[in-house]
Amino acid sequence: MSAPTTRRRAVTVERLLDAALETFAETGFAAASVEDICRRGGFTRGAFYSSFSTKHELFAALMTRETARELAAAEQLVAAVSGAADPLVAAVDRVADLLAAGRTWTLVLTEYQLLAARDADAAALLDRFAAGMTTQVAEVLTRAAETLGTTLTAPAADVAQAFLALHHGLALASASTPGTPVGALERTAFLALVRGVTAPTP
Amino acid sequence: MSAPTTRRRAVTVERLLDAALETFAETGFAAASVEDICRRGGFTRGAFYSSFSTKHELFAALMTRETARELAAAEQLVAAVSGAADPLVAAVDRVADLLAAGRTWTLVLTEYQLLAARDADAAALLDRFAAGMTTQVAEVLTRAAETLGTTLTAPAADVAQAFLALHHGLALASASTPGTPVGALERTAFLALVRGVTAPTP
DNA sequence: TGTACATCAGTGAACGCGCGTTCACTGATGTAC
DNA sequence: TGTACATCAGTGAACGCGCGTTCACTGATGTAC
Repeated sequence: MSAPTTRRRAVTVERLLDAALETFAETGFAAASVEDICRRGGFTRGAFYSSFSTKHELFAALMTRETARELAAAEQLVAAVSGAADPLVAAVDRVADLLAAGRTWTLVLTEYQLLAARDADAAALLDRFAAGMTTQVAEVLTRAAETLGTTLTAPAADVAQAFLALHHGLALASASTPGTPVGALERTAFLALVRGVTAPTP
Repeated sequence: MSAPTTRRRAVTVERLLDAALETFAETGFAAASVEDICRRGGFTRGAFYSSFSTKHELFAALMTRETARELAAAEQLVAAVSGAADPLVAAVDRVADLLAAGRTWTLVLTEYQLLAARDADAAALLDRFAAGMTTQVAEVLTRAAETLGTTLTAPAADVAQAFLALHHGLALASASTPGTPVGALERTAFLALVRGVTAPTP
């Protein structure tokens, strides 16, 4: 892709990425056709190939944009919360909010994880994203523990990883089976996990 | 598919399912070609179409077989453990063993979850599988709690669902990014979750 | 046990569609004067 | 502000490959006597 030169081109790229996000969520990466994406974005296939050189490159560009957005949102949320007198429940809510991306994002992220199992570049991108999210969640947890006068009995990064995995597992289950609202379950599990991993500071 | 008539045919179907499992894990469902699967199984495409009528039907048959196997293994494990004097750590180990399927299974199951997000039949199959696994895990947890003289502070089924989600989240992360052995992390998180969800029986 | 026949599993060539990708072109955008 | 020109974004037709699926056939398996 490389940085688009013109403003017009930049707008086109954004529209194509928006269309790709929806299309990949609906159809899956491999099954989605370039034609589908372009039609949804209001373009012909030629437009696509004047901004991207392959379908894979589009997916990479999409994930670069989306993971950056997720991370930025996470950082903003953590910063906003910084220093507030946060009891345990509120911290859990914070983490839940942080991860409360929708079904679309869950499906596309999962699709990319599967791709990453076979593609080193995709794996590297995801790794950076996971590391960033882990850092943010660990930050929330550490702050909350300090404020509450408790101590984490496991490394904050490990606990953060567990939170992220738990969230993604629940999100995926809920996205793939109908009528599975897991919001309450997620909160319960998060609270249990925090409770299981904190102890009064000696 | 329907029940294969001949013994020979049954063997062929098994070989094709074995080949499909590996191929789907390596390449993904949509990107895997029928030719790839047949070649790996040592057949031509004609053989495939004399046992299955579409690629989708093959995937359904594969998941029917594999989920039944997983469930059977889970039930056997739970039965074997039944009545043993099990401390908390051993119970967690039990659940970990129960879920310790490999990378191949994680990838194929995830692929099917994505398919289930768009296909009601797939969703129904997965739902039954999830319900079965939840029951088994809940069984282990309930038994362990009794033996230890503790009480679960949340419904056993909910806790079981959380375990399953946590496991799948970690398994998927580890399958999709290189050099991520999460065994120790999984055990730690499981223990924390159990600790957070049990209390001494009053 | 051996031969004749019927059934059925698996072969491999053929078909045709849809897709990713290319390319010569048109019309829009922007710059120079 | 208006005209002439250059650049570049997006069009749409064309290509060719690979894939899912079909089908007429062959050779293996099994049954009857």
